[in-house]
Amino acid sequence: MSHFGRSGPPDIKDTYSLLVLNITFRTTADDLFPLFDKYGKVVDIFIPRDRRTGESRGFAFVRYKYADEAQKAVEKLDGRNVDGREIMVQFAKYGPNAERIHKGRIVEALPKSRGRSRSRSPRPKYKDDYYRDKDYRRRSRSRSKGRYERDRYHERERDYRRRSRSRSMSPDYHKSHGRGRGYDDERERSRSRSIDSASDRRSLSPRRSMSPRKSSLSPRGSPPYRDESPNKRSSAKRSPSRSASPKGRRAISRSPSPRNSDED
DNA sequence: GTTGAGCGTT
Repeated sequence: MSHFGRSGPPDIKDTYSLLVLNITFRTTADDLFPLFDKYGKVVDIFIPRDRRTGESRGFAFVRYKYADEAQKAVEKLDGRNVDGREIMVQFAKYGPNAERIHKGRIVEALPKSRGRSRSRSPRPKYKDDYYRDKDYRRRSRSRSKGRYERDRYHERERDYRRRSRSRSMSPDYHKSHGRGRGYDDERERSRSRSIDSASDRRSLSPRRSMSPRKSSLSPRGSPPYRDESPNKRSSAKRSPSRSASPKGRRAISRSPSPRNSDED
């Protein structure tokens, strides 16, 4: 009775699938069954889980025998608090037996315009693509917010750096060294190339530029912004790079070769 | 022991 989906889909020819989202990662089909069964005849409940860890993915599929009951459950259970989490119940859009849903209402024809607009991308044709997409999405799933924050942080840091430099740096110094422009260009390129590594490293030690020892060695007469952080990084990065690849290699590296990326 | 905004399997 509670072995939903253990033996595969029983009969999906006359069932209506509901997608239950926002459920806790610990919620099981047995927990959802009584809830959904109260509003109609539940034929089957299936909770997709990760193949590697076997953990729930956070959503479930509830198959109703009748559409009216399913619709009722959507209206009744949508927004219901389950296990301390507000679940979202809606008609399944994709799947083996995707019903014709239109704005939560079952219609006879295919929906011309997606009311919920929850769709992300057209479903692939092959299962391989399915898993590939799923895997990719799952991997970045837990970093959706982190990525944004990181991006924002990166931007802010760049602005800060630039502003600080502009303020502290005087044209005289810029001219004196003469390589400010070239250095800047190189730095820009280097950062662009290894943005991930840079950001990660910076994340770990954002105040690396501030070194007490350096401060001691550099009195107020010397520019305080003179950190060898990028210099060192660049040197360290170039050292092995040059070692592994001669000068001529660099020219080849510039060639647009995606598969020949240095990351690989 | 954890996350999250998302569409499915024998």
